[in-house]
Amino acid sequence: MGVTERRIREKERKRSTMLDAAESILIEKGLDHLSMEDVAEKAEVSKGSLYQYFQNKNDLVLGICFRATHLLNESFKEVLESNLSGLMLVRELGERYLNYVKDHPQYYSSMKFLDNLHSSGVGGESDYLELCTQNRQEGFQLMVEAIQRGIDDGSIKNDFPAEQLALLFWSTSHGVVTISYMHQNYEHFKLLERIGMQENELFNAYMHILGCGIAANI
Amino acid sequence: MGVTERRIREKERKRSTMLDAAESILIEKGLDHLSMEDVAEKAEVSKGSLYQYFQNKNDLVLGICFRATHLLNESFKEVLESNLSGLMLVRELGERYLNYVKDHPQYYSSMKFLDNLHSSGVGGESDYLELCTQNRQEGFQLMVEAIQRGIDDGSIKNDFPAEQLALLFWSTSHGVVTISYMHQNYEHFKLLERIGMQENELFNAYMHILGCGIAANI
DNA sequence: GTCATTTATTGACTCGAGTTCATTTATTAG
DNA sequence: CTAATAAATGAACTCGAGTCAATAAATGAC
Repeated sequence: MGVTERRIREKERKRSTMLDAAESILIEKGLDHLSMEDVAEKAEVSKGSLYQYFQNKNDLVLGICFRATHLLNESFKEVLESNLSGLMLVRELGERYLNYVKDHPQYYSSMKFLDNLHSSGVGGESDYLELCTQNRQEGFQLMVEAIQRGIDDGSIKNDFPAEQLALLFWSTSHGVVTISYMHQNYEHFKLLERIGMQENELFNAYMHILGCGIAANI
Repeated sequence: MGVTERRIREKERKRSTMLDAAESILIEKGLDHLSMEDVAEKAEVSKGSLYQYFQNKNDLVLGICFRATHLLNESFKEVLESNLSGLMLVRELGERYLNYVKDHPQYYSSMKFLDNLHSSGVGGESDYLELCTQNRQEGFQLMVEAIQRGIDDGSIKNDFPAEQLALLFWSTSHGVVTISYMHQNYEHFKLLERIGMQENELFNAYMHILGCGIAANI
């Protein structure tokens, strides 16, 4: 009876342990220096065992990415539970995104990894890929919802459909967040310093410009 | 006498040949499948010879990236030669950026590679890194100039310094361009289709929003 | 409890690709 | 023509991803 169920649970637990190990290596050494060997050692299993739980290294990294996207979505969901105006929700989402990158740079690096994955099929099978994509889409939907609320409550202009505004918000905030990430994690990225701008200034300016563009004129 | 000069020229010519080979492999197979072996074969030299001209693979890729950033800057410079208003210059720069990604996706991938380079020092020495960074900065300065002209000619608001607006324009357009790149090059990226948006619609919406944010109110 | 069968684990091995280096070849200078 | 310097070569090394035959553990039937 419950034997196969227990097997599955057991397997899931082990997979989770391995992901924990992978995460700690990721935090310790960064994505470029994450090796299957190190993960196996950290998880106290053999390298071969890893491959019973993850189809390949991509799959393992996407396993982390799944957690990463999930965590970000959780943060977004919290925002949507508030009673702020739609416009303020959007601002809050942006702020969450920015804080997320600051607090979990390695998670964010796993999301960049997902972004850079070319071939879903060619040699790179991964069950987690689909799950990550779903999470992504869910996150996007949360943005759509925030904007839709803004359109409904009159705080956001309705000259574009909510989905399109969401895509715009998604992509532009992605760009801003990327710059912020580079500023924080690459020593050689000196652009902000060079023009004498603080990170929060960048964010505020972004929100100001975006606000001018999407806020309903009173 | 001119013997060392000729040597240097000769060396530069060979380096260029190798970069040509690398580029053609890049276009053929993409960045992830670019191997030193293939490049060596294409350039009709031995693998070891490559390493006399490039410090490592990173260096080679950044050599391509140097060309890539240079080409983009050339396109930007053309824009700045026109007599359009500053605001229109900005729009034109954005359009150039977008077209660039469409026309030279592999060049763009080398720029993404640059963006993802963590450690300038650790094990990743490259003379081209500095050159690429310079090109980047030059490109940024061109944006600053366009915006400054807009502030001067009254087409762009002056509530932020030109450098800050340029950074904002840089980062947000970076985000939009990234989405556009993914849409064009990753079969599994279906976001645009899903919300029924064309690429040019995305761009126009972006410019509209940005315009609302930075254009001087008449 | 024992044994057969299925499942999980292991680590030695393969394989590909980046990098190095001793050797060979070509070029220059005297 | 010869010594010295520079360039080119490809075999050898390294490192890490992925494989697999052998081993161990767990399960279920009797």
